[in-house]
Amino acid sequence: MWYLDNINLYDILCPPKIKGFVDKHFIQHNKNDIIYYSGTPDKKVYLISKGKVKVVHYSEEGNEIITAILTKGELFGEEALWGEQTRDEEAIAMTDDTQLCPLSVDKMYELMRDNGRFSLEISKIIGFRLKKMERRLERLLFKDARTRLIEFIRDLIEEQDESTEGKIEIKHFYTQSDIANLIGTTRETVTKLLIQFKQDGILEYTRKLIVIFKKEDFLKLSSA
Amino acid sequence: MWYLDNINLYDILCPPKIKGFVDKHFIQHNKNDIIYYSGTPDKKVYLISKGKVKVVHYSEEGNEIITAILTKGELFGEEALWGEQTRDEEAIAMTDDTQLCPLSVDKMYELMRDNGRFSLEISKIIGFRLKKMERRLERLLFKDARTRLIEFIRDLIEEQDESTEGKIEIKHFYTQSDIANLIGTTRETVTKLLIQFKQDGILEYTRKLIVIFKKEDFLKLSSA
DNA sequence: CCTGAATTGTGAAATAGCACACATTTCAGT
DNA sequence: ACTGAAATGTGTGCTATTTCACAATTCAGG
Repeated sequence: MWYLDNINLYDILCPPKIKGFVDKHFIQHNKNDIIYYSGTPDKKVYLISKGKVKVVHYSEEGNEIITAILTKGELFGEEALWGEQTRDEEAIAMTDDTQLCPLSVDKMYELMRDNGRFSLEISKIIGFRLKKMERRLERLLFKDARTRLIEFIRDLIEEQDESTEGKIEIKHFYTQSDIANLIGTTRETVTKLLIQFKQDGILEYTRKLIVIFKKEDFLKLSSA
Repeated sequence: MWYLDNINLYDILCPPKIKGFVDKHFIQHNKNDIIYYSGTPDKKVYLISKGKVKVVHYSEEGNEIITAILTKGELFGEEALWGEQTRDEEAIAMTDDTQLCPLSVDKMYELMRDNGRFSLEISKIIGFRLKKMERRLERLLFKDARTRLIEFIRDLIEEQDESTEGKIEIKHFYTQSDIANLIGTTRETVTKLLIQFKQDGILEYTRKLIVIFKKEDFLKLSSA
């Protein structure tokens, strides 16, 4: 069965036959580089091979909505595939040495036509983003800010933890404003909650680091 | 809306060559029929050819999250494509005479392998759902309940309005609880807001009907 | 090693919307 | 034409969160 395993896209893109499709192999970005601006034309899809990318949307009122934070193996700019001529969002590299593999829509079409497995992978990656979005929505609908913050930190743990027990140090790239934005509250509330957590002896933190004393305990924390 | 225009999955599914792939052509459901339950195995993807379908997810705490409301041309159950064995959500027909076209995952794979255009359509449909989700999230993050309700009604207008000016009658299938769930507030708040709107002479309503006196005015309403 | 910008910290006052607890209305099915 | 369930209406606290207005800290770049 050619479809089942959870292959990543690189296995598919790497065989010599297909390799020719990749533009310029890779492009590299540093932290805070803007990959594309809102309002500019760009008919490419980007596959992330290393680093982190933030996709941001601005509302009329000027609010910044962090649509997604994406990492290795994920894809963005897919709107170009269904005919969007100009971007209505901004993509920003969040880490130094972010490596992207840009694919023009035309090449994407060729790939999708010739390779059923590739097509499926693309659908799957988009479907995965949809699922993440649903989780975010669910939290926003039913949990209070404190719980949302806890679950956000839990996600961070999952992302980078090598199944350590006990003390964990989480390195991350988020400002408190970013966090507030992602979990749907104000920056001030995030600050206050973090300070509370610190006072309660649950965690310690500095700008780019969160230290959790006992992972087990933290995972057990719930609302109320 | 650019996205909806050229969704002609039927054009793709109809040619004789492919027609054979469709199981049993269509299945029909009546209002409130459950298409599949959470927790049951089902390796099919469903394409809606008529009617409305509600996809609902239940959280551990028993909260109901309306993940999506889908109509003609949209697709659900796509998780089966990436190997989910059992459903973790429930799909319910919202209208009488809801017609679905079920496609087993195996047939989907064949279709996707043989037909690049089909693959692209599938990605597009999922991408469209992602976009809808992003809009919903955006509103939840930055707008108050009143604004969210107004924008929800605006969506209803867009969905069914034949560009009439002045008075519009919106037929819909939502209970106030549904609306509350979709816009992220409580049923009581929806009730109170609707009554307010009525008192302010903005609209009139009964269970399944909302009447807006002046479309132009309604579209201009903003927060505050 | 300064300096200005970005980020984080803090407190008071105001409030939107929630939770709860019922009342009333509507409607579908027998 | 009844009847029970579902949907809608209404009032009263209450509290988590926002808003606003600054202060203090951190940090990157010249």
